[in-house]
Amino acid sequence: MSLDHALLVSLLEKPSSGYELARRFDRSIGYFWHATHQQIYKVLARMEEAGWVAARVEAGESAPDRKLFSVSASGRAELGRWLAEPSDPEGVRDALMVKLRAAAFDDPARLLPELEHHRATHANRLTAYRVIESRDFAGVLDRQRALQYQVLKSGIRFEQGWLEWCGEAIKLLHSFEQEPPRREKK
Amino acid sequence: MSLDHALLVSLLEKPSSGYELARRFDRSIGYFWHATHQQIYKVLARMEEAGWVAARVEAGESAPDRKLFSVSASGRAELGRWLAEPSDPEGVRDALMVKLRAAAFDDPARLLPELEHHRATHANRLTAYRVIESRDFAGVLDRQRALQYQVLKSGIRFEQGWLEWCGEAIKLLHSFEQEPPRREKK
DNA sequence: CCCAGCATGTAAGAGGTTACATGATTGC
DNA sequence: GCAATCATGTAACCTCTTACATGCTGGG
Repeated sequence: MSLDHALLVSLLEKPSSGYELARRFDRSIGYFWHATHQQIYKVLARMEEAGWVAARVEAGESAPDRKLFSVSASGRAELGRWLAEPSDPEGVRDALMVKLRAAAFDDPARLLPELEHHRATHANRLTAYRVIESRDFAGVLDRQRALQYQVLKSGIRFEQGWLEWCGEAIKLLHSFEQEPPRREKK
Repeated sequence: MSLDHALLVSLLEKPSSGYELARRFDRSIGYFWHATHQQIYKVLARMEEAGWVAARVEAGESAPDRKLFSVSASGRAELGRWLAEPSDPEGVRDALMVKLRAAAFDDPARLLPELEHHRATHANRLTAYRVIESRDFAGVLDRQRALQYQVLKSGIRFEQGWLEWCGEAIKLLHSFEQEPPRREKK
C-alpha cells in the first residue's frame, strides 16, 4: 500500500508529529490522499519498527509531549524503490455514478439535491485550490515546488471537470421533469 | 457501502448470475465501479439472505448450472432509500500524485516510464469509451440510456483530463533533465 | 466550569485483495 | 492431452472506518 509512502514524502517535506501529519492530511495533502489520525499513528509505529523513520520525543512545557518523526536512510531507500516500481492508474469508484444509473428505476428528480450538493462541494474545493495556487505557486518555482504544483493542477483540472459534469447532469434531470415519472411515489 | 447498490442496479438493468456480473464489472460497469468475483459472490449471498435479491437456479445441459439473481421488491426499496440518502463526493487517492511529490527527493526522470504508462492506459480507456459511445449512445436516448450516457461522459471527461495532465507532467519532468540531478545514482 | 484544541493511542468490525479449490466443457 | 472459459465458492490477510479512551491546556 502507499499510505506508508505518502507519509514518507510528507515527512521528507517536513519532519512532523503524528498529530501534525493528521492535520496536514485534512488540508493540503488530503487533497490527493486522505487518511485519519488512527491510520497515521498505526503506520508510523509500523514504519518506526521497520526503521524507515526515527522518532525524537520533544517535551513540551505548556503543551503535551510530541514525537517528531524523520525519515531514515532506509526509509528514503524504500521510497526510491517504490518510485521505480510500476503501477496501474487507479480505477474509479464513485457512488454518484451508481446513483445516476439507479435513478432510472426511481424518480430521477430525487437525485437533484445530491447533485447540487456535489456541485457545491466541487466548487468549494476548486476555490480552495485556486487560493493555494496563487498563494504558494506564483512566480518562479524550484523543482520541488514545480512538482507539487503539478499535483495541485490535477486537482484543479478535476474539480473543473466535475463542476461542468454536475451542471450537465442537473440539466439532464431537469429535462425529465416535464415527462411523466416512470414510477409514481406516495 | 455501495457495492450492494451497484449490484442491485446491475441486476435491475439485467438479471444475471454472479459470474456474469463479474464479467460485466470487468468491462462496462467496471469503468465506474470495480469488483472481483469473490466480492460479488459474497455480497450476492448476503443480499439473498437479506431478501433484496432472489435466486433461481437454471440447470445447464452442456454448461454448468447458474444461479440467476433478480431484485426483489425489498431490494428495490433499499435502492430507493439509498438514492435519497445524501453523501459527499469521494476523496481522491492517487498513488501517482504521491510519486510525483516523492520524485523531488530522487531523480525525477525515474518517473517518466510510469507517466508514459499512465498516459497510454488513459488513452486506451478513452478509446474504449469512444467506441461504447458511438455504439450504444448514438441518436435519441430513452431515460435509462440518457442516464447511462451521462455516466459514460464522466469517464470520457476524466480520461481526457488525465491525458492532458500526463502530457503536462511529462513535459515538466523533461524540463528537469538539463539541470543537474539533486541526488546522483550509480 | 465547560468546551475546543493539542496529542497519542486501542479495539472492533466492515470492506477489499490475493491465493486457493473444484469441476465441467470447448477448442487447438 | 492441455489450456481457456464457464461457474461457484472458501480462507487468510490487509486496510480502512468508527467508536472509544486518556490527559493536558487555554479561553470564554
